[in-house]
Amino acid sequence: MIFDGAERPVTSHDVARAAGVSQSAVSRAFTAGASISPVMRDKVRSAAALLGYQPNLLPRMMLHGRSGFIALVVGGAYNPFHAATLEAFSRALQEAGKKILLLQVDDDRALDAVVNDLAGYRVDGVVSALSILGEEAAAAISAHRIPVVLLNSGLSSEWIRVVETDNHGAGRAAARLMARGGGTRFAYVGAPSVASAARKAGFQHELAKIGMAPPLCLEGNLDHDGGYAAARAMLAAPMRPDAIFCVNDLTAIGVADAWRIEGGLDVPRDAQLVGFDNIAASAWPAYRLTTFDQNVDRMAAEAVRLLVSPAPATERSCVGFTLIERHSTAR
Amino acid sequence: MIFDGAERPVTSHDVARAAGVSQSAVSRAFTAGASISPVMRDKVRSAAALLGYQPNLLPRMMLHGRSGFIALVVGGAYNPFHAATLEAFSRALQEAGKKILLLQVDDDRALDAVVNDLAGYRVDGVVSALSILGEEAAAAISAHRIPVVLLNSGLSSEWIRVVETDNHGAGRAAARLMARGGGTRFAYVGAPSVASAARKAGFQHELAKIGMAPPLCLEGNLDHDGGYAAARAMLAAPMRPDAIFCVNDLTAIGVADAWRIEGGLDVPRDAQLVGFDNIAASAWPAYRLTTFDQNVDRMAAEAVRLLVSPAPATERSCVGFTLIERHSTAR
DNA sequence: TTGTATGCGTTATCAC
DNA sequence: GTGATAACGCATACAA
Repeated sequence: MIFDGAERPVTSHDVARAAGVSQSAVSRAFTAGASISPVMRDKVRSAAALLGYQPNLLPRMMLHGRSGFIALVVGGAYNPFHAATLEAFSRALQEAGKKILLLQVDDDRALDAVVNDLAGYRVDGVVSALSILGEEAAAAISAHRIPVVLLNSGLSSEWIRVVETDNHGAGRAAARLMARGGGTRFAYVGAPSVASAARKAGFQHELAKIGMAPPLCLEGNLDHDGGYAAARAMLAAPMRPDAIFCVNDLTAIGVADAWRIEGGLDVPRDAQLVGFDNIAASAWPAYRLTTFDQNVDRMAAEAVRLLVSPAPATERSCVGFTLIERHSTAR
Repeated sequence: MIFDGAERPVTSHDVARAAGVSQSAVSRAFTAGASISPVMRDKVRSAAALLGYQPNLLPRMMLHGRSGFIALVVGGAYNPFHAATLEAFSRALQEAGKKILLLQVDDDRALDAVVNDLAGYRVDGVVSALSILGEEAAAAISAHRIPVVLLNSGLSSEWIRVVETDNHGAGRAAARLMARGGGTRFAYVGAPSVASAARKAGFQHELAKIGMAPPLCLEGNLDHDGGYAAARAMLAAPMRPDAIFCVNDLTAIGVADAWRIEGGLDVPRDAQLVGFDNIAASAWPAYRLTTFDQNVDRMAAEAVRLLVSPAPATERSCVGFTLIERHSTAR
C-alpha cells in the first residue's frame, strides 16, 4: 500500500513480504491439502486479507495444462426451452467445478472465430445444442482433441458425444395417447431438424402399427407463427385433423391459438393437441397443454459425465422423457 | 509427433523447432502488426498448420494483467425478457472483443463463490441484472477495483455503473395513453423491485397530474401466475379497473388470460392493458399487447461503453424506451 | 514444516 | 528482420 500506486493487483509475493514468509508458503496457505502448519496458514491468510489478496487463477491453469473452462456454444434461435436448457447446463457445469465460457454464434464467420477461441483458451470441452455446429466445425474441434457434447444431434465422429431425448419413443407415445383418446385423423407439425425427424418417425411408426391412417405432415419453423400458419392450413383442409402432435410447445400453442381465434374451435373438444419441451407457457390456464418434458437436468448431468471422459470416444446417451398429461388431450 | 505420446498440446517451441527458427519468430508470426518478413511468416504458419498449433492465450493474459473476460452474472428467475437480454449483452460484449464468463447465482452461498471467481480470474468487468447483487457483494467487488454494470438497479457506489430504462417516463406514458383511450379506473400490477417502483411512481404521478383518481395497486411476482392472481382480485373488486398497467408482459398476459377465462371479459373492450419488455408472446394474435420495448441492444452498447472506463466512477445511463402500441389499448 | 529454485507458454525488450 | 533473454504469478520438486 506504500509503494504501488494502487494499480498493480496484489500478488503472492506481496503477501509473502508482508507476512515475512516465503512465496511458497503463501501458495500453500491457499492450496487445499497442502503441507502447512495451522499457525503459518493463519498468519499468511490474515496478511492476505489485509492486503485484499486473491490468488490469480490464470497461472494455475497454465501449470495444470487444463483451463477448467467449458465452452457453452449458443445460437440465435431463442426459444423458452433454450433458456431452460442454458440454465440447467450452466448449473450442472458450475457444480462440477467448471467455469463457463459463453460463446454466441450467429453466422459461419463467428463460428470460425469461436473454434479458434476454443483451442486458444484450452477449454476442457464444448457443449452445444447448435445445429449450425456441423461436420466441418466438428472436425476442426476434433483436430484439437477437445471433447464435444451435442444435444439431440445426429452428428457422430471422433471426440463427439451426443445426449439426446428418446424422440422416437415420444412420437410413439403421442400416437398411442391420442388414439386412446379417440383421435382418428392425425397430423404432425414439424421443422427441419434431426429431433423433429425422429419424433415424426416415431409418430408415424406407431400409427401404422395400430392400424391408423398415416398423419398429415406439415413443416414450419420452431416458433409460434409456424404453428399458427400450419393450423390455418389444417383448418382449410378437407379432412380436418383431430389429433395433432407438434415438434415443440411453441408451435403447439400457435396451433391452439389459431384453432380458437381463426376457427372458433376448442382444444381438446375439436382436436387433441400434444407439444414438446414443457415450457412455462404450456401450463398456462389458456393452454394446459399435454407435452413431453425432456428432463434437462438429467441431460445436463449426462453431458457433464460425458465431458470428463478424456479419451476420444463416440458415445451416445439417451435420456428418457416424462409425459405431462394436461387438458389438451382430455376427452 | 515422434516424441510426445499425442498428449501434450503443441507449443510455439515445437513449431520453432519444426520450422528451424526461433520461438520469438513463431510468436511474431501470430501477432498482428509484428515486424516479420512475409517469407518467414509463411514458413512459420505452414509449419504451425502441419502440427495443428494454436497459440495459447492464457500466458498472454498473464503478461497483460488483463484477462479480457467479462463476467455475466445471471440468476434463477427465468423470464423471456432475460433470455433476450442475455443474448443482446453477450453479442455486444463479444463484438467488443471480450470473452464472456457466465456465472449463475442461485443463493448467497453461490454469490460468495462468484465474487471470489471474479477476482481470481482477473475479470475486466461484471455485468448483471441481478437484484441479489446487493450492497455487500458490490462492496466486495469494489474492493477488487472491478467495474460493475448493473441493469435497472438503484444501487450506487464506487465502481458501480448503472444502465436503466426510463421507467418513470414509461409509467407516465402508460397513464397518458390509457387516459386518452377513455380509461377512468386505473390499476397497477407490480412486483418488489426498483424498476417496478419507478414505473408505478411515474404512473401515479401522471394520473394525479391529469386529475385522475389514484390507481389500485396490486403486488405479485414477475410471472404469469402473479398477473393471473392479481386479475382475479380485480374481477372481485367493487370498482373493476378498466385501464391496467403491468410491471411486465408476463403478468400482463396473466391478466389478459384471467380476464377472458375467469371473467368472460375482453381486452381492450372491458379494459385496456399495457405491459413491459415486448417479449415475443406479447405479439401473439391471442394477446396483441401494447408494451414498452427496453431497447436492449442500446442498453448493451451502453454497458460496454461504461465497462471500458478504467477509473472508479459512479455513472448512470438512461436508455429511452419505445412504445409499441397494439390492440390491447385500441379503443 | 518451511524455504529455494525451476518451469508453465507466451510477449516484450534488447542486442545484432 | 531476427534471435536470445527476461519477465508474468503461481505450483511444485527438492533441499534443509
